[in-house]
Amino acid sequence: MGRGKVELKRIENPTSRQVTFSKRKNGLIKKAFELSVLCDAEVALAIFSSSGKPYNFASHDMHGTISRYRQEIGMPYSIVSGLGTMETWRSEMDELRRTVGNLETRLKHLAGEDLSSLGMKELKQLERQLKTGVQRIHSRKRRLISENANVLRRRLRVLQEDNTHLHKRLKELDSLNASSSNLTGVWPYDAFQRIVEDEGPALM
Amino acid sequence: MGRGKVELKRIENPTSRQVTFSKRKNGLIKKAFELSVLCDAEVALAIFSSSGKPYNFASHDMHGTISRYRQEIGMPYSIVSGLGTMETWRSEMDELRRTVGNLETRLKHLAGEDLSSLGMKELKQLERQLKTGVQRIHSRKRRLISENANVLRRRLRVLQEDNTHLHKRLKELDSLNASSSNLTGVWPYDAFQRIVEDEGPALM
DNA sequence: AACTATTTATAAAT
DNA sequence: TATTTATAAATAGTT
Repeated sequence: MGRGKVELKRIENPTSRQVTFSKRKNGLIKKAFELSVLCDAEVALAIFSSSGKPYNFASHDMHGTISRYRQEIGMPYSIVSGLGTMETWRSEMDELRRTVGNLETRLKHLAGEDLSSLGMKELKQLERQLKTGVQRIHSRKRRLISENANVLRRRLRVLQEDNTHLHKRLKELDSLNASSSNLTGVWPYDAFQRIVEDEGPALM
Repeated sequence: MGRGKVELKRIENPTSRQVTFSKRKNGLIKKAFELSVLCDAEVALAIFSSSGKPYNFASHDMHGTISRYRQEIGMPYSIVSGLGTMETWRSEMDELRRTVGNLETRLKHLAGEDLSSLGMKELKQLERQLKTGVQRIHSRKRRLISENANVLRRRLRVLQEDNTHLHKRLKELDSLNASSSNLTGVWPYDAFQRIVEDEGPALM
C-alpha cells in the first residue's frame, strides 16, 4: 500500500523503521477499534516498539480481556506467580476479584436481576443473548432426544434379530422332537436379559 | 475498502457481522504480524468474537508481552500488610480462580455453549432460568416505556395548560382591543419554546 | 469461498 | 513530524 511493494522482513534503516512503526501502529489500533465496534467483539492489543515503549488498545477493558485470554488459552499462573513478589500476588488477586465482580454482574443481568442501570439498548442486547441461549438449548435437547431414539431403535433391532433367531431354533427343536414341548416357556429369556443388562443412561 | 463506505457502528445483520468479523479478524492479525516483523516490535493481540470465541496473536510470546503490559500500565502499587502468609494467599487465590471458573461455566451454559456435559434435567432448568430472565427483561422494558409515556403525558399536560392560559389571555386582549388583530400569529410560540427546551432523555 | 469495485492504508517524497 | 501522492492492500457487496 504505498509507492512500492514491501518485503516482509525487518526494515534495516532505523529512521524509516521508526516512521513505519508509528504509521502502522496507528493503523493497527484503528483497525482493532473498528473490529470491536463493527462486530461487537472484544479486542485487546499490546504493542512494544523495538525500543520498548508500550502502546495499547482495549475495546472493553484490558484486564478483563487479558484474563479471559489467560483463562481460554493455557494459563500457567504459576509462571507468573513463581517469580512473584507480593505485589504480583496482590495484583493477581485484584484482577481476579474484578473478574469475579464482572462475571457476577453479567450473570445477574442474564437472570433478569439488577437491570436498573441498563438502558433500552442494553436490554435489547441482553434479550437477544438469552433468546440465543434458549435456541441452543432447544437444539441440544432435540439432539439428546434423537440420540435416545436411536439407542432405542438399536436395541429394538437386536431384540428382533434375537427373536427371529430363537424362533428359528425353536422350530428346529420342535421338528427334532415334536413332543418335548415346554421349552416355549423359556425362549424369551435370553432377549430379556439383554435388555436388562444393557440399560442405557437415564434420560429426561 | 469495499463496495461502499461503512458506518462505524455495530453491524446489525448477524450474518454479515459474522462474515465481516472473520475477514477483519484475519486482516488485523496479518497486520499485527507485519508490524512485528517490519518494525521489530513486540505485539500481542487478543480477540473475542461476540459469541465469546477466542482468537489471538503474539509476535514473541503472549505471556511475556502481557506481563510487560502489566508492569507498564496496570499494577496498583500497594504495599501488602503482614497479615497474610503465602499459604493464605495461595488458597485464597485458588478459591477465587475456582469461583471464576464456575462463573464462566455458568455464563457459557446460559449462552447455550458447552452444553455437552448436561443432561435433560439440567437443560430444562437452564431453559427455565433463561425464560425467567427474558420475562424480567420484558417487564423492565415495559416499565421504561411506560415511564417514558408518563413523561410525555406530563409534558402534554403542561402544554395544554399553557395553551388554555394563552387562549384566555388572547381572548382578554381581543376584548380589550377588538381591532389590534395580528397577535394570533404569535400565541403558540411560548408553548413551542417549552417543548424545545425541556427535551427529555433519548429513549429506545 | 471467489470475485471486483471501491475504499483505506501507507511508502516514498516533500 | 505533518502533508501529499501514487500505489498496494483490504474489504463490502455480490455471485
